[in-house]
Amino acid sequence: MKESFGVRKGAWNQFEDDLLRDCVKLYGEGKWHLVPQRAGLNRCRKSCRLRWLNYLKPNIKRGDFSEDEVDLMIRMHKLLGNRWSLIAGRLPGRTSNDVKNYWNTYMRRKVQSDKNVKKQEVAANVKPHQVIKPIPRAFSKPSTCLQGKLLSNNFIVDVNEAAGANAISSAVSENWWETLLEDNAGNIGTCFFSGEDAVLDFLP
DNA sequence: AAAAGTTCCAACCGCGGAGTG
DNA sequence: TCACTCCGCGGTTGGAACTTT
Repeated sequence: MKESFGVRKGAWNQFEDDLLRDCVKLYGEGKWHLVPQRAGLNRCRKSCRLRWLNYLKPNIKRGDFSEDEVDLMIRMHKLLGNRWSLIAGRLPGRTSNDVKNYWNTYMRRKVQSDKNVKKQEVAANVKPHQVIKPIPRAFSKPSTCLQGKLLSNNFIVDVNEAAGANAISSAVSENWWETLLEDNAGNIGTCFFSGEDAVLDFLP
């Protein structure tokens, strides 16, 4: 166990866990800078927050990822890249740390094993991996959308302007990005690993 | 049985964004 | 506008647990 400037580091013990749990129960989440003092813990705020989010928080799911979870993780990773917190947000009970660790271990290994099998296919058939990320937009004019009014329920998004890809239609909703997982017919695709750079493809 | 190597997860670190005065 | 603080995120590391030799 290490200490720097009197702040404890390293693994947490049961007593510290209890103090932190009681503190959050009493005051709620947030105000992490106050937590060490309130809980009587000799830990930095970051350490407290991390311990709570990754271990102590109720409803955290332990154990292996199910097939469904892995499948969803793969899809989300294709869409978002290494946005672990966003991916974890779609996996109830899983933390960003869990997702990240899982990806860095199981998936890396899977990619390695698939590498030899798919190498030639990829070279011949698969386009370079593209990660679609939300792109901040600047509005040249004041938009009614931004004033709390929707222009329409439908709008057109060109997801790949540079490559000249087909534009897709999408519906405006609170979780608009969920529809990015679907193909044009609204079906969720099947994806698989195929080689060199962990290229993922969707098969309708 | 024990040493060496590997895996896996909890925890730490540094950075960037948001909020505030 | 700037400086500062706090929060949250992703990358990385340390070390316990497990496996292999």
